Amino acid sequence: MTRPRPDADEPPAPLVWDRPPPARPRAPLSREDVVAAAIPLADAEGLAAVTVRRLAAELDARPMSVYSYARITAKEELFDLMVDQVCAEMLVADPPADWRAALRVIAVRCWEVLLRHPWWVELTGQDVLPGPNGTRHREQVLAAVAGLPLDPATRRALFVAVQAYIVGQAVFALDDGSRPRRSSGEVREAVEQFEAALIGSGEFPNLASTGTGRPASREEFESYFRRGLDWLLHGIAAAVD
Amino acid sequence: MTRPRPDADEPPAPLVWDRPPPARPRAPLSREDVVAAAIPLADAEGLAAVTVRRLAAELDARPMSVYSYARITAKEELFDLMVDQVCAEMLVADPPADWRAALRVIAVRCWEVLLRHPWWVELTGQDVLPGPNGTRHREQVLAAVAGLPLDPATRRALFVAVQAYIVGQAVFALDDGSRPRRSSGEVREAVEQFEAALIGSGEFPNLASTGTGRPASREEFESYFRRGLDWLLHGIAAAVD
DNA sequence: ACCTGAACACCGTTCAAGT
DNA sequence: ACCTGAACACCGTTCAAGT
Repeated sequence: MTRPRPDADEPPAPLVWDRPPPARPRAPLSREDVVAAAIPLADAEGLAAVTVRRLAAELDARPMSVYSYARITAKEELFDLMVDQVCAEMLVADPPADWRAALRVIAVRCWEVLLRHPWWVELTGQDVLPGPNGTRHREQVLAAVAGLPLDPATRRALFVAVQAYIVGQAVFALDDGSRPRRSSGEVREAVEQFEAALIGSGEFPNLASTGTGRPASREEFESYFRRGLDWLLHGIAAAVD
Repeated sequence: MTRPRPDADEPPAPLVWDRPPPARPRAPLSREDVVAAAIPLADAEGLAAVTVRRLAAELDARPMSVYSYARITAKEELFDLMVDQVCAEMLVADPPADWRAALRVIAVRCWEVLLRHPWWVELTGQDVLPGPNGTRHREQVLAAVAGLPLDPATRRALFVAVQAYIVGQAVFALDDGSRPRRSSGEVREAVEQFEAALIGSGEFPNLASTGTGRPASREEFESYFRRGLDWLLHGIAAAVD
């Protein structure tokens, strides 16, 4: 990704033939270029790796150029752009007409998208401003239940409940041992020993018999997600009819 | 909170009477002292305000003393301690015997606690290691449904669904305009105009008729929280019986 | 052994100077 | 007008030196 750049500290070669011709001034990068570099960086190395300087290196540019190319006035605006770009991935092409089926398809899509971009949840909990794709996603959720005869408050409650459930499940699913700290073998082992000692103390009979609730696998967690979603949709259906 | 400290750069006063007597070396602060200073700081000014240097100033100590007093090896361990301390607030004294009533009481308590400590959700989405109070809270949730005849997988699915719902609702409830960016009048106004323009475009008929789903008040959001919780519990009850 | 001052390698952003 | 180099005011943490 990063192209080599002649070191400015090196003295120029004595022969002109050994010196690279002056680079044609590159067309300035677009906002999309910047966001497209930031998202895989965050996916692969976490949000903390997305620094202005690192992103600039990734784009073979200078730190302050990130600001001018993306036309952001602060780093948090880059995060706004990243979050909204991911919201575009949540849009479902042809949601089914049945409201429960539609909500199920949208929710599972969100689930998949959020697992691809773990940092999204981190940012949503913070101070992100809504953008056009996030708005389209919200419209799609509301469109799924547009046919139900609900008073406005109930419709909003339904909307918030489903969205909250999805985001909450993503929070839990992401805590699966792949995060930086838990992926250190030493830490993982210490956590397991600590929990084993707590459970062995007898103070936690229910955790002892049920387990700590941390998923054994992504499949296991996806099945929890789907089952809980069905419970929620069932409860909504019972209230609506 | 911060006691005045003589400026080390000032030359000592010429008369001994004008010089403060040497401070008796203070008893070292405890880990609890550090955490008890960090939590209200995070509550009041956000997680970003919790820097090692700021916390040291708050405790009238030197930056590196924070590490030795709290016996942490990295700042993230301070966050582990803060998260676990808040988990203690989630414990309910005498949960009712009925599983739905118990889950309702615990969930509402969590809701209240999370709104008091907005940064908790931020951290949980990240890389926090579980501590003793978090374990006690999980045990309490499992104890509430201990009487239900469930296979282990269903029990875990129930547990995760309820916990996820609570955390997800907290994420939404926190996005209520009190966060730093939205509380700037200029930004708030710009966001409202931006959304009004989107809705006015006609591309979002359902958002136009239902609203953006952002809460008008905390009461409104609490009612959404309770209604969604009842839907979820109703769906669980239907599956269990 | 426990505690900490100074230094280090970062960070986001300001601002003046380039083009 | 747009872009950017250098500087500034931070940050978490290392490490050697204190007690």
